[in-house]
Amino acid sequence: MSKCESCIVKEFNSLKALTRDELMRVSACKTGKVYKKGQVIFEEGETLNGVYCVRDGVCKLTKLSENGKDQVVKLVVKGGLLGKRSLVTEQKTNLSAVALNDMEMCFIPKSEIMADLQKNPKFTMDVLKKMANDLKDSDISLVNMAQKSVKRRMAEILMYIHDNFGTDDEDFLNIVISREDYASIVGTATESAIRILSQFKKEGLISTRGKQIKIEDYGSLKWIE
Amino acid sequence: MSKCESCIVKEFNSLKALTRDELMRVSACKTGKVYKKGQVIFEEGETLNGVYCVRDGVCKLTKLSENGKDQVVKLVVKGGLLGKRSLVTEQKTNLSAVALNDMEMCFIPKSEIMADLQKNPKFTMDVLKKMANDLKDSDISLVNMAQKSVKRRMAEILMYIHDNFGTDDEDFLNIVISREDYASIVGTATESAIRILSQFKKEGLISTRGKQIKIEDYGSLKWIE
DNA sequence: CTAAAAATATGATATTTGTCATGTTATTGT
DNA sequence: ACAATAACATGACAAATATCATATTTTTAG
Repeated sequence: MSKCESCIVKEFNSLKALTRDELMRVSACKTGKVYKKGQVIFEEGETLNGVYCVRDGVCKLTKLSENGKDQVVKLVVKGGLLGKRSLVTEQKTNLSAVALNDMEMCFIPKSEIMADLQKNPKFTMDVLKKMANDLKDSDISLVNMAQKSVKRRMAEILMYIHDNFGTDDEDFLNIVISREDYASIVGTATESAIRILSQFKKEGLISTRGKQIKIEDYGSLKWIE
Repeated sequence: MSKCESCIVKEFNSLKALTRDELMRVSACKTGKVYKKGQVIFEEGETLNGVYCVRDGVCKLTKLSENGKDQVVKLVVKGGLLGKRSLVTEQKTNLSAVALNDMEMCFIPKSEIMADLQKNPKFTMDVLKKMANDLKDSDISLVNMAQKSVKRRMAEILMYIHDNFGTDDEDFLNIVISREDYASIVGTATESAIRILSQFKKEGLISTRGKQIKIEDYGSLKWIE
């Protein structure tokens, strides 16, 4: 298994703030895990005793609403760190994580990282910064959800996926998810999500091939109300 | 002006994790500020160079949406700390703060607290814990906004205010805010907020006297769909 | 490869929510 | 105290979104 010291993935998360020695210790105790598409990584209410570092693949973080529907709170890709909250509190996790395609992850036990969180201020500050940023993103999502139309939110998630997770050589979005997932991200009924994507297709804003989506007219998507 | 060491308010926030010496230093450099109802404490986009500790009164944290409407993200009362993010990042604040009634606050310059954040792990961990908790609350709000009806959200905010900010000797909610603010918390049009509160009143779930609201049937509010 | 299952698509309709108009009540400044 | 202003209230209607029903297409398991 690859060593943390030389792992490129960590450049995207707080682990890069660890010293070489700390990283070697972390590397020695981490375990590699593989998840298949659709597999549950952890579930709301579980006690996490460590963090997951995403080496490859994408997963969704969801929360169950009282009406029984899952709401996607965040998408996490290579470099993302799952379970940061577990480092800080003793509470059970408030989100579930499910693989959207085949994934490779490293699991680092809490016990091994806690000492660093106490002793390495650079690491601590970086975790703080990441959390502060998550909080800011969260505020933005809240306002979007409260004030924008479903159609607008759908346009924005398409652009978000395009900008943050990129496209393949044929310009299809790298992240391929079901309409149901789109509905759950946008916070609407599956049929509504399907309808809106169909409409976008008719209007030439996007095109599709199976579940794959290609943005054809980014400029117009921006102006969807 | 009261001294931080002996201030009861700090028990509710991360400042309680500071040592007596640190608190005395903080106390020496803090400034007291008074805001009148409706006054802006700071505005989205400003650079905050410190944190505000709420000694008395209530304020709302809002974010401007692209459609020009303000969305209330959070209500903050006695003991709350505003501007935590400014301690951690150099970024401008992403929220505005406006007093909902007359307020008393202490302002603590960032320069004075930063050293503690680096050197006192107990303080740092407490800030981390508070942020992790804010993040959890944020997820909950997001799901509520995405999956619940306006009526349900209105019922929940009434119960939230009741449970967290209490009632006066006549059982009226301690926090008195306009229907426009209710609309902005719930994420709906002002007329819709008014209509729903009127309906609640007709159904005997609440009663009102001017802008004051009294919950008459908490049990039924719980079951509003 | 093929049958079964799951996902996508779309129409018809009901419900929720927003918008505009207009009147009434409460608050505020002088 | 009273005019001016802001907040509240409500009707009528429009727009957005959800729900239910039912095809059609795509994916998956064996």
